[in-house]
Amino acid sequence: MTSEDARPDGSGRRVTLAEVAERAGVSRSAASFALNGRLDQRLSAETMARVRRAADDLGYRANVTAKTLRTGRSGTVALVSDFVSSTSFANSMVRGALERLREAGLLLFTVDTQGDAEVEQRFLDDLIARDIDGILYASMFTRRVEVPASARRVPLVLMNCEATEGPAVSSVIPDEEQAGAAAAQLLLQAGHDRGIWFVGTFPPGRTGGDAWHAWGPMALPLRLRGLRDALQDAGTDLAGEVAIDDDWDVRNGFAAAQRLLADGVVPRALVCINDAVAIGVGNALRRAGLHVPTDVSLVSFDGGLLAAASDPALVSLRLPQVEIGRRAAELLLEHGEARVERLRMPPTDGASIAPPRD
Amino acid sequence: MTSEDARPDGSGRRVTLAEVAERAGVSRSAASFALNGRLDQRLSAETMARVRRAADDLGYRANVTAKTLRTGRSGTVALVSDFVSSTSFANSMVRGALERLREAGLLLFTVDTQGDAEVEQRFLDDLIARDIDGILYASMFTRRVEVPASARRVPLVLMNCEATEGPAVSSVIPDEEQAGAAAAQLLLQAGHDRGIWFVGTFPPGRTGGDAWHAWGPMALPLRLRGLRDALQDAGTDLAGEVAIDDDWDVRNGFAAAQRLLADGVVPRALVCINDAVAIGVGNALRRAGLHVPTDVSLVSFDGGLLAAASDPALVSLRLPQVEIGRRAAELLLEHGEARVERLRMPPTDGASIAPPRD
DNA sequence: CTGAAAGCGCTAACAA
DNA sequence: TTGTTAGCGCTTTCAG
Repeated sequence: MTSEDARPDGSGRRVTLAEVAERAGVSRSAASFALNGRLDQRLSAETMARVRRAADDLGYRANVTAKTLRTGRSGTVALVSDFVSSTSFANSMVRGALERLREAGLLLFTVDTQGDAEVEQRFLDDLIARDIDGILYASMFTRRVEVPASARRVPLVLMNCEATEGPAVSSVIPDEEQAGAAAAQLLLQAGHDRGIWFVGTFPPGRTGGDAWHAWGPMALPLRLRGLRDALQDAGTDLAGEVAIDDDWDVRNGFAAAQRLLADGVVPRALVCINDAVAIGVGNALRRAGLHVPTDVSLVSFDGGLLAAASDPALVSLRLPQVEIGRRAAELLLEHGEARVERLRMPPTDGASIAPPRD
Repeated sequence: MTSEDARPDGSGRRVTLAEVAERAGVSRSAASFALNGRLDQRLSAETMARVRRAADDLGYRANVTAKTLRTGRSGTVALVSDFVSSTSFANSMVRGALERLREAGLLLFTVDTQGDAEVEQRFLDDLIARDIDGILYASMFTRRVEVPASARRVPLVLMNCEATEGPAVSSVIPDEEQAGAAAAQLLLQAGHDRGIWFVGTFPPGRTGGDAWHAWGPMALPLRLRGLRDALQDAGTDLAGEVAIDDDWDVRNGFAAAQRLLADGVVPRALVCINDAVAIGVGNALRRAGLHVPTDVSLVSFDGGLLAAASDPALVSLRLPQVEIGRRAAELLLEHGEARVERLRMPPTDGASIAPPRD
């Protein structure tokens, strides 16, 4: 038998349960029970073995479509997101989910909607029409989302976002506020108590508007709150904030740091909204003759590729994406009470923090 | 009608074609023809409209599982890879494929095998048992792969890899050799004709062995050949090669450059096997007091996030991942003759190349 | 132009 | 213990 053929006799057709039953000399139901290991049907061990052997001989594979039609369960789950599967940024969530689902023998559908509600609706309709057993609904940025009603028709867990209607729907998100506090702790422990700036707030008078600002990301306010609260608990506060008017990328981080330096500020530590901004900030510092970490300490958030590639490597509060994906899949499988879980953002081990100069 | 309900009457059950037919006062077959727009059946326009209206009124969604069982076509494709969907590196291929498949109304199953042949076999069996319409078989590194026979049972296109059995199976891969030549051209055009080193060959006497070396990546030999051929065409050659014994990452790039400099070599240009290595090399150069690009020019391959984050931004021959994904999906849909397509790797626009000093 | 009926491959209630 | 049978919801042939 070549494995390229559907069956040993070389014909293209796939082997059906009826053929297995016939070969084993039993009824189709007996064959079905035997192959599904249904002990409650009290088949004789001998019959079971005979059916199994027949199935092996014929290279039988159950037709999952037929099984799904009959049972209503497909053994599939869909990952519905804006950009998660198609961009590298939050992509590790897919890994976590994939791992856990595989352990449970489930297959994953992947769709990205590019943030288009109509596209999303069509995908959801199509997926539900395929009897998917559950939905993992993910967002690239941590934010509040309005979950389409049709997604509620099957078990649902949100990844990296929270439902506007609150904890009625399960979700797994990074603990942004804890991360903000952790950033503060790292600096405080190194001896920093002043000259600490934050890079990456919205420009004054602007809380949204175009592009992703309109999506209401939760990261900024929560990180900032955790950071300030922790600093204040230690009897200090931020020296100031530097706004970024657009994407949190390398170029804008660079520009923000240049503006700060041009104002004559000599920061001792900078907390950056993400790794890309921190890299840009680091580039600007270097060009200004300032050395990280001896002149200026740097902390950021994300803990991705860029943090590791930076010289020195960045201390960054890592988004626990794999863990989010895995845990969300877990909750989906558990089928328990709805709940919101916040996962710790641990620091990467970098070398961008040192005690202040003086 | 709340869209949360399966049907207007609020019951959980989904609306079936039979119910639509009944409401429209036609037979199930007529309803089927109308909803599938089968003009060949010459239904009266009036009937068609009536059926459509009934379907709308009831919120009818065809049960795709039943349709699949009947037709043998599921409207799904599977992306089977080692690590592509679960890591950020080659992930943009998913985007390209996803885009093209969506245009064709197909849904995508995503599975990653972590390079485990047994896991892969199980996934393939499961997918085929679900009547998938095709397979996109992808590899994270460009390499030759042994495609499991069972994958050949459905239309198949390889992404970023070539089948060991040659062009009998379609594949879309980056044109690595062209990229090597392009790297040479970029340097030659800037006036470089000597002191050009390559960073990232295998160590002497080692062509494989552990980890990914065993997977036989095609990138290195092809890039190197394109590079050397182009240099030789211009009457020059590499000044030498620097080996990297392990992953092509930032740390190893750093170490390689330090070794080179410790040997007293003063390179004028370095061609690095990928962006990460180039970043490491850049870090080492900077620490040695050498400035990119005025003292040393840098070119690399990949053209990813890191190339853009580098300061200065790297000139890098970009892996056309989105294009590979899109084109592979295209070939899968076309159903034409098997063929191997090589896609150009265009240079990113960076600032890491300048004319040599002297 | 429309309707009846077969059947895709499987599961599970029920009968023997 | 085993076998018969009725569907799951849809498409499609064929007869009207």
